Amino acid sequence: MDKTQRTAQQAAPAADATRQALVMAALQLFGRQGFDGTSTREIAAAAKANIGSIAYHFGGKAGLRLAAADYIVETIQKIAGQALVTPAGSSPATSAQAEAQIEAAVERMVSFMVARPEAGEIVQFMLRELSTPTEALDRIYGGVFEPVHKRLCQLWASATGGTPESEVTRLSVFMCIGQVIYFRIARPAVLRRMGWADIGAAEAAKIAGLAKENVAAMIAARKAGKP
Amino acid sequence: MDKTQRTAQQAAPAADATRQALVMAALQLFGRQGFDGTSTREIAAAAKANIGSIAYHFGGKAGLRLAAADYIVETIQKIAGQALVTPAGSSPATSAQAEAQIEAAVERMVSFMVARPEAGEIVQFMLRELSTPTEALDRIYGGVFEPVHKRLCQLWASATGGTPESEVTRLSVFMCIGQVIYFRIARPAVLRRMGWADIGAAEAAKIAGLAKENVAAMIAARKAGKP
DNA sequence: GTCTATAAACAGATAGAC
DNA sequence: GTCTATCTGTTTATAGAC
Repeated sequence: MDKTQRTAQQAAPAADATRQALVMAALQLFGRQGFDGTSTREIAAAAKANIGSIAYHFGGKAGLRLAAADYIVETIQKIAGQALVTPAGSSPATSAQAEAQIEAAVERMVSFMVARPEAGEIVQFMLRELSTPTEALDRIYGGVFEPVHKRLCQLWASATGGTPESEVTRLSVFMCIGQVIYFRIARPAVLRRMGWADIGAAEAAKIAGLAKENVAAMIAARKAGKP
Repeated sequence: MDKTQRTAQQAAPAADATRQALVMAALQLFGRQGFDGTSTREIAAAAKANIGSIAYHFGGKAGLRLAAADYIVETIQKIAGQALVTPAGSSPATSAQAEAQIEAAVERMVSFMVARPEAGEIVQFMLRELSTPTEALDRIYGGVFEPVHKRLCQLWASATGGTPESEVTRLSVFMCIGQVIYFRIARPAVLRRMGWADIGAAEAAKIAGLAKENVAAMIAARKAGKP
């Protein structure tokens, strides 16, 4: 209780904490209610900060959206991390290894969408940017979409014997992702139709198992088509 | 130019036209910008009506959203029409026929998402309801999601020899839909990654072709798994 | 039924005290 | 850096003329 007393010329240590709290609150609320559906007052209240601090730290509401996008990119890159970088010089030795890596990625994708508590808001935020693109989408595309997709294309090509950047490969990877992400996007419809109360670990396992079987079938079909 | 002179006790013939124009404008604007991102003034201007007419016809902005949802249900049921009703008494004779019907449905799904000019707004509207469910989602779920999914489950069961309402069947159909719908959801990301300026007839054909191959592969895998 | 004027609440941005 | 008070514009809903 002596917040005003601190070393001069030095930024308050609480500044970064406030900044961070605002970004987290914005990410959650923008994800849940959308950008237009969320007021700056709401964000400030959730972050236990005052309204003025948004203008001070981010210049305005739009700046907060950009900061949230940057946070998403950092978070995903931290999680996906080494899975995204191409092992220099060497592709996976066998097509079976590549296929196993794709299936592992599918598994991770499903559990990220479900297990991680903050994943829901992140995915929702990204979906909203896709339906109403702003500058924030540019950052998310460059930092998340493109690297993930490119890496999967490399693996897909190794698994099927195709070319990494061919049209068929790129489209196939989109379909591979789509069949999984749809469970997050259409979550309310899935819950009703399946009679589930939630998508927890048990449900995620069922989804992942089936998705991996599908991926295996898709790869086998592609391999057969172009031997 | 004598709008006030008409048979007494009778509603103006233009009333339904105004109503209809408001619903169409709302559907487009809610789809493009979201519910919160759209003002009633904007809707009224697009429909060439006045702001007051929204309260008069629909009770308020929320009522307009419900009316838009009802319009979507009617439209889809008109298009999907006979494809949705189960042929009384008889399932498709062979599994090959069932598979062909599923592939035809995939084909229709892709071209609906792309060719139809109004489809974009309809899909966008539904996606927004999924991410922020309101009473409008209840109507869309009951009128569109559930009947379409149930019908596909029947076909899927016929094609694979499985049970229509089994968990695996229901999940498989969701994945089947997801791999296609993702091209609408992640449209901006797809366009950038593919280097496409638009998803027109040519691009849709490529997507549909690949999606149908995937469906065939998925069905084959399921058949092999449970002979 | 249509349209205008207005009310009451709320938005984001900002200036200035501390 | 934090926080409050306030400015300016916009929102939905409504009352009432035509």
